[in-house]
Amino acid sequence: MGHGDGRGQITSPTDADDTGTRILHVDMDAFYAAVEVLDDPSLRGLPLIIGAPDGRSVVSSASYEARRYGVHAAMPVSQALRLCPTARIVLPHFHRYQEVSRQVMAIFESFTPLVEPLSVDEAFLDVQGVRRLWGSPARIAGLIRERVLDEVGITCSVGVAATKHVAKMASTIAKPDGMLVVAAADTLDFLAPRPVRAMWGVGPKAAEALEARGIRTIQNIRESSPEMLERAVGPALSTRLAQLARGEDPRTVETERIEKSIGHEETFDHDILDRAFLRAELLRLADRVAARLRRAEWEAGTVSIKVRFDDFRTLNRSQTLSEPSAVGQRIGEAAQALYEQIDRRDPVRLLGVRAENLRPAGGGGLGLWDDDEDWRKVEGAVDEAVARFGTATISRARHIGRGDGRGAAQHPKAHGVD
DNA sequence: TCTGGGGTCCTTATCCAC
DNA sequence: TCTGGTGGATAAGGACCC
Repeated sequence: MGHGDGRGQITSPTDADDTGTRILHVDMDAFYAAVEVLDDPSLRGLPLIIGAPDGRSVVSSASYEARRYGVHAAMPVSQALRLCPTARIVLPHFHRYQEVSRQVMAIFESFTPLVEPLSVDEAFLDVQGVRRLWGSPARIAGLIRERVLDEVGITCSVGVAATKHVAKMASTIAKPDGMLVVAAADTLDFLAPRPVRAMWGVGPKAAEALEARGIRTIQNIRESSPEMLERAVGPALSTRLAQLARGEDPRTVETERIEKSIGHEETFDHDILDRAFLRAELLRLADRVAARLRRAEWEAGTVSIKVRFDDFRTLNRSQTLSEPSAVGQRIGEAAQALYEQIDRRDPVRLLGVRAENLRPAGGGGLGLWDDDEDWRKVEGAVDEAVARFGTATISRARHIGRGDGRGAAQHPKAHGVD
């Protein structure tokens, strides 16, 4: 509907003109709230806020009933409650959302193998190659909406278009429980009157910079000189926006995505000055990051920390490791060393640790530690000991016994574990 | 009125090698 | 030996997305 409150509804007929389209963007409606209603039908029809009731949390999702009061995602819960005092606060159940997400994605994949999940609740589908099997893109969109409702019990909205960008914009307009088909020939007319803020990639800052120059609609972007656009939003974004405004979007549906970083961060209930506590927190966050790295069989080439102070000033510091690592202690030490470099006089509101520059585990370029089960067991024991006692000691000498004559070596990951 | 947590990508600055 | 340009790597900050 485009109003965000669920009152309007757009549903193109499944025999709408979909000439030249191939991309579907499917987006679950108020997904977290919908899953909560699914699991507790007594919540249906109530204004729901998915989030924690404590002082500093924000709304993860809100039911359409709550959105009518102006509540939206990312709004502080305290503010949401002022807008809608009768709202029910429901703690999020992320594992459950993942589970339902898998169900929904499986339905998508039963139509086409070309599915690109964007997040837990939305995906792009390329249906070009399966039209003979299922019919036109608009018909497939209708079938998907039916099956998601029948088999999962929640509603979704679908945009059907020639490109990702237009499909995404169309699904947003169709929300909730709608679908909008934009035939290829209608693309420019569809885009022209829409505000720049509706474009994917234009947030508050870029919108402000464009509007300050009188560029308010996508049509205005099309009419602007490249120089003017570049002055407003920089070379990369201006090039992209000019292209999208012309209806051009060469991005294809990508089924594989490689993680570029893994991180954890935490906002404290109250601001913290205690350095010993903060150092311990860094270690704890590093352990969680390291555990996820190992599970994914990655190693971090770079460790970065994020520190947000009580006044919301935020610093990032990063450091490339001498050897890539997925050991909590090593990442934790790097994080602590970075923390030591910054001015620590102000109270800290948030602390984060992130692993970047990821590479496959197993000794990087050396290739010495591939599928080394024994070493993984050692690492596991070390991590467990660190978790339990705060430290661990292990013997470092070991033999690389792969019959390649490279002899004994120390595992670089062992360094610093004591 | 007070701003989460998980990410990606872009811009700018700096250093270093050639 | 000095100087300048260029390009890659690294680091920091910020906008944006869900």
